[in-house]
Amino acid sequence: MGDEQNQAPVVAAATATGETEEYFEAAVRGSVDELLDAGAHTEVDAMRHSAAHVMAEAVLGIFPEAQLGIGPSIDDGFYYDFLLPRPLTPDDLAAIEAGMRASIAADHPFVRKEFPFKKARAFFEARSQPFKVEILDDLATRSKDSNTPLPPTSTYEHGTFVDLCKGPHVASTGRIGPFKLLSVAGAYWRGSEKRPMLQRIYGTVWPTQQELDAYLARREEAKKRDHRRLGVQLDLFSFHDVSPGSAFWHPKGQRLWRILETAVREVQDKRGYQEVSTPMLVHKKLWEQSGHWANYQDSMFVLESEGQTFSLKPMNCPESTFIYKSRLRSYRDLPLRFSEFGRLHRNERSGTLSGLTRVRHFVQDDAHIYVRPDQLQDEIMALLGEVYEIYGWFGLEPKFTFGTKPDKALGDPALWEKAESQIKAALDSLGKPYRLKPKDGAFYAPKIDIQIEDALGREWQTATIQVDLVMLPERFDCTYIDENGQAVRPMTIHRAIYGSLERFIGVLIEHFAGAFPVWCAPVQAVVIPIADRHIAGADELAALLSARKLRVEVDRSDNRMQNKIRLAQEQKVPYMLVLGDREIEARTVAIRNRSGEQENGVGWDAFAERLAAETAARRP
RNA sequence: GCCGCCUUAGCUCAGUGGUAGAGCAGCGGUUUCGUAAACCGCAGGUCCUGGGUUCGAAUCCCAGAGGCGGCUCCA
Repeated sequence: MGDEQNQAPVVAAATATGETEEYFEAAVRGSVDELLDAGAHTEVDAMRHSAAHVMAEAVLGIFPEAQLGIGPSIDDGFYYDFLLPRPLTPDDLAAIEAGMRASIAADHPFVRKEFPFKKARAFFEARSQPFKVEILDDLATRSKDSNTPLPPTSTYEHGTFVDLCKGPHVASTGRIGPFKLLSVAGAYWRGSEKRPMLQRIYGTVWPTQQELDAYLARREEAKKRDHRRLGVQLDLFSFHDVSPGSAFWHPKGQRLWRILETAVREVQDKRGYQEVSTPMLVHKKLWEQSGHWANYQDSMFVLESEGQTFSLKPMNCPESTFIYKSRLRSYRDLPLRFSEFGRLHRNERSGTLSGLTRVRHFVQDDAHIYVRPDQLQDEIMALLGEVYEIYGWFGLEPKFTFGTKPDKALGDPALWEKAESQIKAALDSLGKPYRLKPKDGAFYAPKIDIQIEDALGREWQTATIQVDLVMLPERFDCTYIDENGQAVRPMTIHRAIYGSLERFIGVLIEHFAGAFPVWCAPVQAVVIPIADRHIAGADELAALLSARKLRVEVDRSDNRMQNKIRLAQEQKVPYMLVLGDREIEARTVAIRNRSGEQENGVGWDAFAERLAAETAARRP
């Protein structure tokens, strides 16, 4: 991003000893480790952090009584949290921007100062900045607890503004590049629901105007790709207040859904899964046994009937054990792979709902695989292969994150160790780098989480592979009879490849900007008769394609051809098949694809053949 | 759930206390056209819901619902 001419030494202080904001950010995230490798600041980070200071200065100019929280740099920009006497309005943002411009024009130098702890504390107390005092007290407590001497406290000043800060900053406010304030949001102090809610102002800063413009353009592009917008435009689904957080699937959306479901079902059939289906309404005693009632009761939809308490299932796993245990299982039966497209309901808090990516009702392409311990590694490797096979259809490159045993884990540590080493061996055998997140496993299972990056570089959590040592095998007392006639515990693997179908479709919409690959596009081709007299021919061509299960529509409106093309383009239909006198005569078609490329005089059968081949190939 | 903002025709939006508007879509008519918008006309509204203030409310106030931007949460 940063261009070569901009390599002037804009960073005022590359190192600092006072632990303040970086420490505090890390503490907010609950990871003291992050403090130790806080990482090298880049120039643009310093610029963003400096912009946060300048913004705080401007806010104080308007609200002298404002109390300051923290103001770090973040990806693409910065924010600062404030406790203010009233909510901010868009006009306030404009005024704050104006204040910032004035400060930048004045080109105040950033000056670092160090103070003894007590003096710094007194300073911020005198300035009525209780949050800053709390940060300092927190540092003092921490230094006392760890028996390390309290380092001197550093501040950064520019003009009349002084902030508790570790730095680094740019040399002076004039070095701050083009910026824009973006939004105001609520944010709990220290990220805790029990603490006051502050007003957070987000902004973005870039070294050059071109980079700022490019960033803003990128945001606009992301908006255009927003699946909530495209879902309406492409007539895929809608949401209604009668069922918040649950999509209503329209015919085209449902068609896409079914294509994805059919494709993964085909893979499951090939790979030895057996599909099952379990009830949606389940007695609470099942959740008490699994442990979910204790932990997740608040996020379950609970119903009473005849004095009994039931819930809509928030997950499928426990129910698969009833099928497993419906008969004695032999070591020869394993692995047993039960797949299920389970409809789940989770009562997510209203404020967290968002389009298809955060819903209350969703379908998982779930499976529970019961294996002998000696089969675990092979099975994991097969699952990784499955992920590659399926994500390859969309040109998505899976990234793997290995989460290991958490502190509160249940079960035999030796078993954990064994399972983790087998997961590691399977991951290593891929020969691709993967991320390690120590202690990030579920309480019952080490896991591999799978993320994908979409066309805009955003990362999404989709698939998961969890090696369950405890919950299903032990809590539900699953066994099989081994070679010696002994009942022993299987291991279970929970896996989902799309994860939630809803979320996966949302990600696909944004990844492809609605222009789905030919194989899964809800409408693969629109036949466009140039005039009414060509409709009969269009119907004939469409029938020929439909007979091969290709998804085709005829535009029989009285629009002109240009408008029919425009509408098909807007619907991101892969092929527009234009039929006029010449084509009908020769039983050919003029093909226009959605990138605007044209090919004339293609025979009907030849096109059908081509489209059928493309569909079967499942290429991105 | 919490903070802020938003909700007007199917969609996108204008309308800041005095008789509800536009474009697109829809419907009717004319048009039958060669690669991203033919022309004319008609119809379409519980201005999110419920209270309140006012002679009068889409507009001001209160409560609720849904959505959006975040925070928190995410088996």
